Amino acid sequence: MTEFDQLFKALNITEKSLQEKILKVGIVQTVPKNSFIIEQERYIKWLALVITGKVRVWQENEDRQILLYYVNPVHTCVLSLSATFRDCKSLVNAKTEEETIIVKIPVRYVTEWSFEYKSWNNFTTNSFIFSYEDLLHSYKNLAFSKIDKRLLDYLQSESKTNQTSFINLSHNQLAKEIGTTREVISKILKQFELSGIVNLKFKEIELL
Amino acid sequence: MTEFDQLFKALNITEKSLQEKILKVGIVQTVPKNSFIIEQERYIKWLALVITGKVRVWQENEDRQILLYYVNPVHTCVLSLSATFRDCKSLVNAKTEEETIIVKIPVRYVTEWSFEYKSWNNFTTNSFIFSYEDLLHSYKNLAFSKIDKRLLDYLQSESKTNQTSFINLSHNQLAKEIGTTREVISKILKQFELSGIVNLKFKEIELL
DNA sequence: TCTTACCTGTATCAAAAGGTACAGGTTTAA
DNA sequence: TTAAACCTGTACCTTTTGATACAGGTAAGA
Repeated sequence: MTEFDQLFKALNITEKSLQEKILKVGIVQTVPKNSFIIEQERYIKWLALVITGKVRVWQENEDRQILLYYVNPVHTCVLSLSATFRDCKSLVNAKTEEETIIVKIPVRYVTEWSFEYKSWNNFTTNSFIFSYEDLLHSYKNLAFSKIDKRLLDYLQSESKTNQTSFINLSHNQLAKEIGTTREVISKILKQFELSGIVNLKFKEIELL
Repeated sequence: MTEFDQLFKALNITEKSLQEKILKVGIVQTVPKNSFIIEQERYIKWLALVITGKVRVWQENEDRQILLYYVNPVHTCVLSLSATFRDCKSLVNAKTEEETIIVKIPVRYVTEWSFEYKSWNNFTTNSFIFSYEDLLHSYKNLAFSKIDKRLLDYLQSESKTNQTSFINLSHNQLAKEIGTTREVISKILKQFELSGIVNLKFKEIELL
């Protein structure tokens, strides 16, 4: 199964003529680990769809970062999507966390197809909806939850998505997900350990 | 000019057949000040479009609130929009701040039309895009800015949208916009006054 | 007029989060 | 094997934010 077939299947693209167009203008690209897909303040020329791998999308300040979301197979970064509808600079950064295969579509087709093909329309609409709700959820968390709660939520959701109770991230990496500093994470993790919620090892956190 | 005409004009709806459909299924409703349009955890049956007036959309916890956005003429609440695409409970509250005239469209048509009519498609897509970017902006602010900065930003943007340097809100109301408590707002405003940034009167803040 | 509800200012204390500093562990690659 | 880069733990202090409490002002309606 080619990358395109995977794409068609995942997005439910059954229209033959759309498939042909995608085959014609889409570009399959293998992006090595830790490469930037988008950088804050730069223009977006392609819509990138992740076929395999994982892309981290975040925002940053001078000295802090905060995670927005991960793009997993087979999804797209909603912000490139949004950017494709109007020529503008990216508000975020996106970087591969593993070797990642993407399909790139030039932005001009994205809008066109969304009115022409039902499946493409569904894809774009759903991307917006789910991303919006996801961001809304993060916003609420940020507004109302203390850091310890947010950290625990993060660990639990990591554990769940990776099907393992071991989380292999440094305190520094966690700080950049949550939007705080390393020391704060270390302190809270230590409290968690004393409360019997986790086991701490070097670069490894076990959820109990 | 009827409410519908205003709607057609604002959303650039030129297709005659869509206009007819909207006239047929749309309902014009005058909602008094301080009425709920949507409540958290309740199902959404209509897409509401604000023709005149103002609707506040927020999230709340047990004891706190935080503003999401205002819906002004002629826009819609993106969250009702998102909800119309999939049957689900509302994640937010929406309440009129003034007497407000809305046009209600039953949810089932919203999706249908978005594929059938270019103008409607643009409307829904643009709503998603702008709302997403707006929320993203708020998220970044919340993550990286202290309360004083956020308060000042809020005051300045209020002043700008209302074309006046006087903001007639109580400290309590401000606290609910920013997501903090009244005392914190009072303290910061007092600092602002000492720094010569504002003048404080009863229920009135003048930006200098 | 009086009551009631809401508004503002402020002092004090407590908790949450961040900054600085340092000691020592682990990994990697030269 | 050694240096460099990164990791963890922790102590101490500061700033930010929140909670509690109280005094007194303002507005609106009975």
